[in-house]
Parts: sequence; C-alpha cells; structure tokens
Amino acid sequence: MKRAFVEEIHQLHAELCQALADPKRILMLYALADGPTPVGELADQLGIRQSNASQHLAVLRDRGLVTAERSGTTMFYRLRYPAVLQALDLLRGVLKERLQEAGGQAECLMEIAR
Amino acid sequence: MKRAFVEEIHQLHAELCQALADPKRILMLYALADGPTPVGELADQLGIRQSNASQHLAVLRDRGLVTAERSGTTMFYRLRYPAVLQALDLLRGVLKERLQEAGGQAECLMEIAR
DNA sequence: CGCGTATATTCGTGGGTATGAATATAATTC
DNA sequence: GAATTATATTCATACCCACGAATATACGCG
Repeated sequence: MKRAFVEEIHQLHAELCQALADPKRILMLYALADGPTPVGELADQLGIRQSNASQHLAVLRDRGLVTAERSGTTMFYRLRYPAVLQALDLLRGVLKERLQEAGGQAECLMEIAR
Repeated sequence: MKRAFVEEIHQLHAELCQALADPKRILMLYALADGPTPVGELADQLGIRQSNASQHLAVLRDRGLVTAERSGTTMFYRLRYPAVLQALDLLRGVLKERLQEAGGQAECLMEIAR
C-alpha cells in the first residue's frame, strides 16, 4: 500500500476543502440546494460578474462538487453531493461556538446568514 | 441587519474551510484526535520540519481550531472542536463517492488513509 | 547567568488564487 | 449566415500561501 497513494488521498481531501474556502463558492453551494440554477441567476444572487461566477463554478466542477447541464443556451448547475452542505453546516456550527466563546454576541447573526 | 455583517460571517466560514485546505493540517487535526500532542511529535508523525509544523499550527490556532498549553518547555496542542473531524469525515465520504463514480477502484485506499 | 531543548517568528522565494476586462464559444432565432 | 443571448476562457494584476533556512523566544537546569 504505497505511501504516495495515501498522500494523494489527503491531497484530494485538501483540494475538496479548498473548493469551500471562498465566500462566493459557499454561497453558490447553498444556493444550489434549491435545485439546478443557471449561471446568470447565481451571479445575480451573489452580486458578482458573470465571468467570475463561471470561474467559481469551474472550480466546483473541477472538484466534482457540481455538474452542469445545458438547456438551450443556458447552463443549469446542480449540486452533486448534499453531504457537502452538511459539512458546511457543521463548520458553521463550529464557527458559532467559537464566536460565542470569544464573548461576542454575534450568535443571532448566525441564524440568519445563509 | 447590515449586509456587511452577513458577508463577514461568510468570510469567517470560508477562512475556517481554508484552514482545512492543506494535507498537513488535515493530518494534524486527525492526529490531535488522540489527545493533546507536542509540536515535535506532530512534526515527526507528518515528516515535516519543526518550523513548518509550528506554522501550520499557527494557522489552526488563528482560526480557533486548536489551543496550545505549555507544560515546561513543550507545547501541547489540543483539538478544540471534534465536530471539525466530523466535517472532514463527511467530505472524505464525498471524495470516496466521487472516486467511485469516476470508475476508479480507489475505494479500498479510502478505508485506510487516515 | 550560561547552556540545551522545545517552540515561535521572520524572511525570501516559488507557486497558487481571485478578480475584472476582453475575447471566444455555443445555441437560438430570424 | 448574421444577430442575440448565455456562458466559458484567456489574460494581466494584485494578493495570498507553503516551505526551508535562519533567527528569536521561552523554559528548565546546573
């Protein structure tokens, strides 16, 4: 059982986390929970340029987290693994705990931001 | 409820994910599951330099994921939120699914790598 | 206080990342 | 096939990250 393979797994694991390491991409994934969504709509929701939305979606596609389906001229992106949102929720919970322990009263915000 | 606050939450969320976006740090977190561990031991386990281990631990400390406690001259690092490992496990499961769907026969590796 | 051990920090460098602007591709309609 | 719409890609730029080497700090001991 080659050491290189094990390292490769951890590399892929890290790259998966890396895909989540951007506020825009996090918002995109949560937005996709409502079902397949066109690129333009995602861009509008996030208030970013179309090209930027495409770039972020390319990252998510590359990591295998979303799939794209064409319908006419518009591209619908679909969330592939809902478990990703569970993972994000878990980390959000950690963040909430951390902020509470830090003494800030930001807990209320946590309920809303999503 | 200011928009800036909500954006700040997502920024922090992303920074949390960013902390996980490195193979060495993932290994460190899993290693810390066994209880508080000195820096040198972590460095040895991962086969990295002491300074590099300290740097990675500084990132985890900065994101609030670990705490450091001094005992004499050695520093014991402790995992602060076990839920982080749950999140990592969820993502590992996603990775496993993805590799299986991709047709590779790397599933067996997934059982071991940790 | 000087020495050794354990850890932290700084610094330089190479490589990666996010973004807007511009351009390219793809499908639909006329 | 030209015009239109929706999306993708390329490019340049500014910023961030991982690493080793060197240096600094902190503690314990004599």
